[in-house]
Amino acid sequence: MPELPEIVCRAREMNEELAGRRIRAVAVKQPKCLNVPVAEFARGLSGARVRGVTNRGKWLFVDTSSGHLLLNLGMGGEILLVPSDDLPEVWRVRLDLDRKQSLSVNFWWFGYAHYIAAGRLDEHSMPAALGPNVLDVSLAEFRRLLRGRRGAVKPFLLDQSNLAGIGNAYIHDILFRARLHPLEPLTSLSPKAVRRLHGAIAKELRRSIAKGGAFYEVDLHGHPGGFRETDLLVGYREGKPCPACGTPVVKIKTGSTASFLCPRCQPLSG
DNA sequence: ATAAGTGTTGCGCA
DNA sequence: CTGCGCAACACTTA
Repeated sequence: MPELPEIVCRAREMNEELAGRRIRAVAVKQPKCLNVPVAEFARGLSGARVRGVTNRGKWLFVDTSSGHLLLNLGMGGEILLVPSDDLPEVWRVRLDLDRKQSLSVNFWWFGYAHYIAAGRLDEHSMPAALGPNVLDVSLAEFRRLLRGRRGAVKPFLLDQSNLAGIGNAYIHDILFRARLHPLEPLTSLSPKAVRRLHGAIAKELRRSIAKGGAFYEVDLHGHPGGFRETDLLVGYREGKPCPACGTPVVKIKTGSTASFLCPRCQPLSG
């Protein structure tokens, strides 16, 4: 469930709290989420100093003096900065820092914690496959990305190799704001519709970032975000009236994901 | 009490 | 290129 807004907020907090600090030791409870053996992971990060934390799409990049730690929370999880002697009950990966604090990383279903040696970032396949950060894409670049592409609008937006950052929670309201059906073919999007879509993406994601991300995710200190259920327009509001026209919101299957939409405001033009 | 739904990603296959 | 189904593990809701 963490998507771009939550990850942007987490990157900001981590950058503020962790930059300049020393990683004294590393512990791993779920080796499956690593890209390298535990020993190599621990050897790479132990003793390193954190330089800064950024994000690309839903991936967090922790840059240190001896390589990179890439985190992806998958379908939800928490990154908590806690006293080393008061750890949460469950965690998958733990970084013990200076000042008797630890960074506890947990995810509910799956997630990734990858270590990449300094200077080897380009060789790593996962971030290399990411498209540009969705909030950095200008309208002109957005048009260029869409040019010649086939398929429907929703799968295109969810594909992280096209644009990095949009997930299945925010996409409902993005498409509603753009007045587009999730299954609208890309080839039938008018220039106006493309402009609306580009604007809707920025508006929706920035709105949540400004509120600290979604209420169901927490910050480094365990406090939930301020983007609440009542901030949703049609997403997860099956049967409730569309905020624009009052028509009941419907939930439909779109491939392997569900979509919420207003059948009147978001007709399929084909 | 059992089962389904839910988010993300990468993979293999048509 | 595109679309599909699948697998990974935990927790909530019908």
